[in-house]
Amino acid sequence: MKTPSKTAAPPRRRDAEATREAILVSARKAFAASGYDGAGLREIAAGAGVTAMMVNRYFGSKEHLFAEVVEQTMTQGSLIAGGIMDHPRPGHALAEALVKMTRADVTPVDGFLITLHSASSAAAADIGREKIDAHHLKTVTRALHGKRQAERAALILAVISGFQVMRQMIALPALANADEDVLVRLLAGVFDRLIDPA
Amino acid sequence: MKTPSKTAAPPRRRDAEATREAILVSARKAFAASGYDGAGLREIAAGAGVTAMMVNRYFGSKEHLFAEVVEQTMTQGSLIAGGIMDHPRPGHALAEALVKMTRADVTPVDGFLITLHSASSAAAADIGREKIDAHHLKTVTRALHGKRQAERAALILAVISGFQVMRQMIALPALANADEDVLVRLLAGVFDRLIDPA
DNA sequence: GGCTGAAGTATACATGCGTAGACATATTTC
DNA sequence: GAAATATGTCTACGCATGTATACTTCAGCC
Repeated sequence: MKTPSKTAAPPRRRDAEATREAILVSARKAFAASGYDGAGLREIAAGAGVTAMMVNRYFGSKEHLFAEVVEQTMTQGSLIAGGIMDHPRPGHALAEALVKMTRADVTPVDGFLITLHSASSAAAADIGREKIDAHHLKTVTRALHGKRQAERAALILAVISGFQVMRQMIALPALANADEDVLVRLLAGVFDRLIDPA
Repeated sequence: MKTPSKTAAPPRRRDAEATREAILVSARKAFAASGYDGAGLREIAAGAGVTAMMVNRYFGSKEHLFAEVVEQTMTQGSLIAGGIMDHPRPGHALAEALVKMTRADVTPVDGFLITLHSASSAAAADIGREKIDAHHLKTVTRALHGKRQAERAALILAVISGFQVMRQMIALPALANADEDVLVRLLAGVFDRLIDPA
């Protein structure tokens, strides 16, 4: 018999698609936790149970991998991606979802936050800007009425990002430990003001 | 005669205080531009006209240098540091100053943005949280009246940081190229809502 | 049932980082 | 003027990074 013990970690049969997916998952976690520069290829590869070279074999380069991770996390599983702007009270719904997703014990894997966490790198900032512009900004703008839609949508995204940064990245106690209902109420007021500037 | 030409760059007489200040200035620029991890000690030192070792000689380590830079930029020359919250229309004043200081051609040296740009590093995030908590949050909270002052102050900081991130770091076109008056009006509305939640 | 191409590994290289210790030079003080 | 000290430089170490080349091993097909 080969490798009699240690059956706890079956090395996974060779499967290109599964490996590719495993790398993407590991990369998403690593980028969210450490940012573009902070996450190393070896660390990402280890999380997927492969060697660092596999990452470049599948994705060409770290930069391409990052672009694909951001693309994927912005089109699925993101705060904005769902039809949250179609809610009857979009401001309140947005505030509630935002507060929930930024809890301290929640692993932050939002595409938005990954971009913010990586924005110190010029290459990562470029990718993030492009993806935000292509996905989130369009989604939010479409749900607005009246004048200055582009600016209002961008400000909504700015408020979301600022809240995420302060509550999760910086972990400012006043936000991280605050009563969630209070935060939802205050945030909803801000969002309402930008959604319906009456 | 020694080094007859090349008098263009006088090596500056040995002066501990001036050198220390030059390092701080260079470090502030470098951290603002590249974040904590992205800025190298050799780059910072070169900007101050000295060797990398001088940095550690004066500040002990990169981490200590960063802490001192953040401390300095938060207590002087920052958006919040001035008495802007004592303005008769603090929301509008805040919005106007924020929009002006985040212009594309302005070198971002705000203490806030330095922290945001460096927040992917755990050590830098710790330092930033402590400084924000000690300086900015207190300043803003003191200017508020009514209930939930801590949460409202934190949200004001969150909006400021989100705007800075989106307009300067990510350089989202919808914000970077927007008409400034429009931005000021919209932002002032948001700030007013948090300053005076009537 | 052996072979062929895909899937994965091993090793290495060039570079940059923060930091350390030994050394050189200018400034100040007696 | 000379000794003492503060100021600054040089060289180097250990480590980590992203990536390239050469090699090995498994999976599926005839």
